[in-house]
Amino acid sequence: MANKVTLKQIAQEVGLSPSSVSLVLNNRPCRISEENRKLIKEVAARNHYVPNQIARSLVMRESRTLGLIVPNIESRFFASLAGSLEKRCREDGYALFITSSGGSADDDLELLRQLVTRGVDGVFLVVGDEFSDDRALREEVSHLPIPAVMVDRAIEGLECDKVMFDHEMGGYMATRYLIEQGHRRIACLVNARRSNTGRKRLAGYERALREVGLPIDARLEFESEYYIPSAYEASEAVLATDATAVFASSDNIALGLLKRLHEMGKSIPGDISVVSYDNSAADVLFEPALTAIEQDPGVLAEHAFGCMSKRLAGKGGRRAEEVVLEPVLIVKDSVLELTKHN
Amino acid sequence: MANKVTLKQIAQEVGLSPSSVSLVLNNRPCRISEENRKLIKEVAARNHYVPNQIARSLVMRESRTLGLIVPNIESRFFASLAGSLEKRCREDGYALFITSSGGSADDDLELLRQLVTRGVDGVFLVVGDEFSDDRALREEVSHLPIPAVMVDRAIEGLECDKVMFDHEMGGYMATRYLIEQGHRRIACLVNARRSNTGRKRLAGYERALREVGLPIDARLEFESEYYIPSAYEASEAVLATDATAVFASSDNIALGLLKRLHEMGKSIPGDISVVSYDNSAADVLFEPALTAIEQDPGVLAEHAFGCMSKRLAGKGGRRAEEVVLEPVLIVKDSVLELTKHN
DNA sequence: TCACCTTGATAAAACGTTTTAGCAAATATA
DNA sequence: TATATTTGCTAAAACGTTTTATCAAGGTGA
Repeated sequence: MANKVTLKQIAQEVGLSPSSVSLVLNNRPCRISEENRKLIKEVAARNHYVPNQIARSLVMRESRTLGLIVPNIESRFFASLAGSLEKRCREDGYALFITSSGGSADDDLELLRQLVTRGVDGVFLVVGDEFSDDRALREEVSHLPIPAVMVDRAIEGLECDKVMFDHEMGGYMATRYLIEQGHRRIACLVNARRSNTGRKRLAGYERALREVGLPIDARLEFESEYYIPSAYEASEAVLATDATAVFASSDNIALGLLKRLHEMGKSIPGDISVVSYDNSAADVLFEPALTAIEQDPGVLAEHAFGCMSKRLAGKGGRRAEEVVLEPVLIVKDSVLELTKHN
Repeated sequence: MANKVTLKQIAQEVGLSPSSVSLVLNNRPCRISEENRKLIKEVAARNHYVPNQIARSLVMRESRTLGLIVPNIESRFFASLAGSLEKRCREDGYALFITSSGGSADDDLELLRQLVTRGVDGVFLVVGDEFSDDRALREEVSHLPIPAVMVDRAIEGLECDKVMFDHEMGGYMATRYLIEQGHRRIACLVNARRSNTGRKRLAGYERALREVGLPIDARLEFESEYYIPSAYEASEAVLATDATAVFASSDNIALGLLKRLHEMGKSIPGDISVVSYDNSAADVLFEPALTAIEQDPGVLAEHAFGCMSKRLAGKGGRRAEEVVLEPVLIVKDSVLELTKHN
């Protein structure tokens, strides 16, 4: 392990002061002779000098580092979001600290503190979905010494930039599409108990039904966590209904459902139609390919970075910005068109 | 946005010196009266004082932060590795800087420099798989001022701690299993051109064939990148052979293959058997469930952290440690047992 | 009273940078 | 020649901590 070489050492070797070396290496406008400039650069290169960002951050009061907290990096959607966001950050010379919390507000808080204390210039937060006690987190976010952008979901009632897809609209679009295909008995399988996004998707589902005068039947609304096994468990009850279609509020939920369907020897869309959400597993082979509401994580990342960028530049008004993106319906093969029936 | 509160400010408010405050807040053995201790803690709490890690790192010369470079955080396997590793690091009070390079040696190098410069105490590297020009990277790694642990794969010939699964053994196990199930014409679809791991898996495949006296037939060895579309492209040629089974050297490759098979109306394992690799998509519904060589990312993470931990503690010998883990064959439904045939 | 300890606390240096004000020498201007 | 300007460079403060050596005051024992 080589030793780290410092400005001072370079200065020593060149026979000039640290100030001069710093000035030259940072291309600051200053009056150092051409020959000394060259010398400094050469010596720095020869010694593999790399400035110590820690020291630099301390004095510059910025680290050109941003932080991201996601509930679970192992989820495809968040991984993809993290990937896109990191790429985008790097384009602007920012490094991105990706962290994964496990989803509890306590962990979120802990991570947030870690990030702040490590001097990130701003944080992207994908938090506030689970209904754990988030008072401390809320408190912390509202007193943050750095800009924060909430992505994909939000802690309700917090004045903070937000970038997210319209989950209610997504639920509406999915259900509306099923209705248009002739379905009348439409079940849904959503994470409404523990997830704000799930609640909103459910609300969209109900709006679509109401809009065309279909009854909202509690017996058709089923609850599932965002994991495949949870949906798998919940699916049996779904299949016991007379529904001809199901709105599954996430890909994982759809996958759990599919698994169960498959085991029961039911076919999609022959026996039952399915609209899924996220479409983050789009390139994976599903049998059949899933019609789904798509939310492109890249778009989310782009807008989130945009907000952050403005804040960092000191632009961006006093009031929080709120970006709402429209999801897209991707039609594939999991929905059967019903010819007038029921 | 609240202002950051410093040690000095706390000291001011308490009416003591910064040294005293620091000493107390860090529970250093020192002689400060009980009442002042209490006072300091109270004031610090009231003001939400959080020590500035940047400043702290500068003087302590450690940041309790580690770095991770993966080729692609959007891949399930790496996401899972990153998740496990982060959890493990946090248990020991380390934060983990997760970065995703895109896979080129240049990007790896850039990220590595960023991490070092930002003062991480050590780095986990998942690099060296693609055959881009890695001389600069190699150079950098060998002169690193901090410990590095190469995970899952390695830059060949570099004296550095390594933790990885035995890829050759994996290839061998997969092929051996197919042979035991009665297959004789076994194709493989591997990323040997651009990936060391792919090469090793291929070597294992060949060893298994040799061992039982089966011919190594170049016409049965196919090349694919680690992406679904690449495998999808390559699959047509595979299916044009007389192979009764295919060893796919990653889940993504298997998925591309499946997609093609499906489109061609071929069934698995009826028409052709498949053994996949990673099993990282284990919980997803595949039709049928894939028999695969599994490498648990959690195990990888655990050992990698172990190595790092030793280095950080100054233990760990002069020589690099090399941990080789055995993958496991998970039998599911994608292989047909052939009764004496051919 | 003197010497010595103990207690409570602090001053100051250090970490590796950036940045600003200013100095000395060389050169230009009058 | 005297003055002003330019050129080349640096000293020193600052960032927010940690840590060590030291200090003053009060107490103890002889």
